[in-house]
Amino acid sequence: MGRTVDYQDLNLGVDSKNVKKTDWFQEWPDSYEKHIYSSEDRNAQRHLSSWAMRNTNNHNSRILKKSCLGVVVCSRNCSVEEGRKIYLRPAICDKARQKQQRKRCPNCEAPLKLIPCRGHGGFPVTNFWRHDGRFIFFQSKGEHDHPRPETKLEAEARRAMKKAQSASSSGSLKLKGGPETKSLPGEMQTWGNLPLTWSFQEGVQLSGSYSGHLIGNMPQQKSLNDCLSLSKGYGLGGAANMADPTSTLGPAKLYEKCKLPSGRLCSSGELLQPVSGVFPDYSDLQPWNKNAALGRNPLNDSYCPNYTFPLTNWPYDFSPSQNSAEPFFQQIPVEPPAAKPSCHPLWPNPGGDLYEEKVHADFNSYYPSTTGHPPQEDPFLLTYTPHPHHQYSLPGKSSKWDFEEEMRYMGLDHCNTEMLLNFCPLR
DNA sequence: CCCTGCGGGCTAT
DNA sequence: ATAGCCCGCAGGG
Repeated sequence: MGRTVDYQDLNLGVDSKNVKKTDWFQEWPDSYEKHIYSSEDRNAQRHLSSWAMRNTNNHNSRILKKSCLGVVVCSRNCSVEEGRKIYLRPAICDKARQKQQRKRCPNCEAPLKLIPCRGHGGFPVTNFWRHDGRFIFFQSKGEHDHPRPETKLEAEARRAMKKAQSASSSGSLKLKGGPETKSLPGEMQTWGNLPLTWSFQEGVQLSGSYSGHLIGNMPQQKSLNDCLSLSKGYGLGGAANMADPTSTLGPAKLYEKCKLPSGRLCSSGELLQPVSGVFPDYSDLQPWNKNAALGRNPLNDSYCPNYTFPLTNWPYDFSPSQNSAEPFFQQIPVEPPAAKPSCHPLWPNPGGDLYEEKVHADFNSYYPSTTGHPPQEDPFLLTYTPHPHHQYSLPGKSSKWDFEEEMRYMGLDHCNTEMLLNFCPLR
């Protein structure tokens, strides 16, 4: 072990023995966030992120470091319907990425362009992962200065769709779009056919996972689906064609048969959305500018307006028997997660469960999106106002999280348990 | 084919 | 010492 990387920092100043609460998995960590996840959190185990993060050698086997690859955009900055832009996920593998960059924009056939991430002092945003007993410590450094790419699932689904399309390319249904905008009859829809102006409710009904991304792929708007899984077998959107059939996890199985109101299974393809809200090229605009525009300080602000729970002021109190979330949680059918050993050879998985950790482990992978409220003053949000009637003020680090408000909002508007159960019937 | 993690090695500050 | 990056390798899906 030669070099060390911010080990103290990654310790988060918290003795793992003193960790009382764990955080919900954050799919789009941004800014300078620190989180503690349960070691049973599958997403955390896999060090997932919806940002395209590649492994970076930090010469410290105890700390996994990843750096952001940015986002692939159309060099012509073309727009699809309603002004939405193409934001592809950079391939993680170097070779694959080079290959990817030789491809053409799926919308206009123009060359693709990789916008590198320079959100950390001109360098890519870095994420650090460290396993310690029953917890997984996470820290991100820097603030992404580029749009969000597709999620991993979306990118995988798009590849699958493309592959399937090429396999049946003799089939006729062709679009005027490029090679990646083909349609499969039945399950798959083309990007162009996708709903471009989903309301949040629509998103939730169709997919708890992707709805957040669809409307959340905007600058400064934290993901709506931060609590949702990125891994196979978890995400509703990917469940239909990418679920791990061997998974023994209850929640995953629960979602495998999630159906759309139409009765057919959700497919990733129809939930795919390469682009979303208007996102003008602001590559010139640095994070600090953005934050200035938002009245935020990137160095000390770790606001998470759409998080279900406060994430940065841990350990925080969350008494399941007292807060308003309980009915919601209790109504969700839960199977205990299979006790799986750590997937990381170096970081053993401990035993034991705290109640809140169980809740976490059970729900964080398919928990419906809560809220994602772009601050109205966000100069980049030109078209999207999901809930103009419900605006959050940005909770600063010292501001108190309005948990009740959050849960009320969830209950009334989005995370209606009944709805969830309707769409995800128990077997 | 691609993702992911590991680790050697190089370079810069 | 810290940090960024390149490369190849291996395991896995």
